[in-house]
Amino acid sequence: MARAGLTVDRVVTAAAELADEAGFENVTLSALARRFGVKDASLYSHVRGLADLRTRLALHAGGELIDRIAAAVAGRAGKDALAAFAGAYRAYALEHPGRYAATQIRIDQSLIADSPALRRTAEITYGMLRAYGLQEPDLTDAVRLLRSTFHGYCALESAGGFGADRDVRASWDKAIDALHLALTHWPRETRNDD
Amino acid sequence: MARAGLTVDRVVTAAAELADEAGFENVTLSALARRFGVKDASLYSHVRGLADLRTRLALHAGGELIDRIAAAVAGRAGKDALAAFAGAYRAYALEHPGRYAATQIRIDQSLIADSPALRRTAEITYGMLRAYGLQEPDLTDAVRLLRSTFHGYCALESAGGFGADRDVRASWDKAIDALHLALTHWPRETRNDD
DNA sequence: CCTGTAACCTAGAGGATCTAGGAAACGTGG
DNA sequence: CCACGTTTCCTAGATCCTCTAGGTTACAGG
Repeated sequence: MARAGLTVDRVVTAAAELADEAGFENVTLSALARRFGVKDASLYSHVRGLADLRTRLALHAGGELIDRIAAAVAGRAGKDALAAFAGAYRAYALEHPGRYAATQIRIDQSLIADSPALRRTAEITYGMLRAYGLQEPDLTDAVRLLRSTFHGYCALESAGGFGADRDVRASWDKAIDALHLALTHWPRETRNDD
Repeated sequence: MARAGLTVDRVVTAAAELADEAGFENVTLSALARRFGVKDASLYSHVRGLADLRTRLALHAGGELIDRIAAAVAGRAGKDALAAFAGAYRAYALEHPGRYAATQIRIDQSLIADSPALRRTAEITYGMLRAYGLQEPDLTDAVRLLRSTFHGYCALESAGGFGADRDVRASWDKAIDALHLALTHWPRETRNDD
């Protein structure tokens, strides 16, 4: 009986394709095994189980995402870099909805620590913001605001959460303008002075 | 044999409790039936199936959420209203992680149209923003920015996505300051003039 | 060519969704 | 108060999924 030639990498790659085609929640070991023409029990030689597969997929997708972002941001600064970051982020989320959904799952804190992709994400984000002249803790606050907005927007958009007629891309550009404005005039004190 | 006295409402309410206790992805018909001391097939008299239960739960949670927000925002305006809105939103997400997760699922567009809760959410959000003097399409853009940021922040926070030491609540307050600033000085033209 | 290590298999337990059809509790009208 | 129809809940079973235990067989290195 000829072997299928499975590897952890091939399994995760196939899972990524399956996620985009069928949705992240439909990434199952059975479906994956079917795709390889193999019994589902065979996959347990390469992957510890469904949970393991999903976190591997999440880290895989996270790595792809940050690679795209890094390429887009390279050589840019200020608003230019912000727009490039945001553009790459949203493009990935729309192109690869299943993989993007994978990046949203909760991952064991111990795995996060030694994931190069996630550390790289932090570096690039902080690096981009350095042009705005923020100091800690404002820097961290700003990173959180950016991540939240990008993630929230893409999650809502890909979930069909934006019903109004207004062009979704135009709103996205406006959101980036607004974030840029907020970053350049970052509120220094948190007084309630409206 | 004494009946358990199930109703659609009781089933959905129990599902909400189960979601908060065990996580949204563990809201299953079997677990729910176990909780009522009933066979899982019995639930099909009240609910069409798992998908139906989940969307009912989503609408239920969405209604609760907007009720909280409406109560918090009532009688306030400007930054005060924004902070109240944001506070109620985040409090609900943290208090009821399972229910909040339910509000994030994709819902059939036809159901969205005739859901009072979702319509009310739009009304209240647009109403709150009217104080900033925005006109369409900026109004819709701003609504999308707010929703995205609130949702993204709460999703990341409850997923343990914020690793840095910085206080999560303090970052949230800063994010609201930043959004208020962005709303008061909303970028009128989308020129790339940095 | 032989031998050890993976890769892949069969078999089966356990738990989930969902359907079909039956029995018993309950409300209502005569 | 009782018969009837409706609703609630049941049993039985098909189908799909995860995961374990243990057995074969293909393949690579000596």
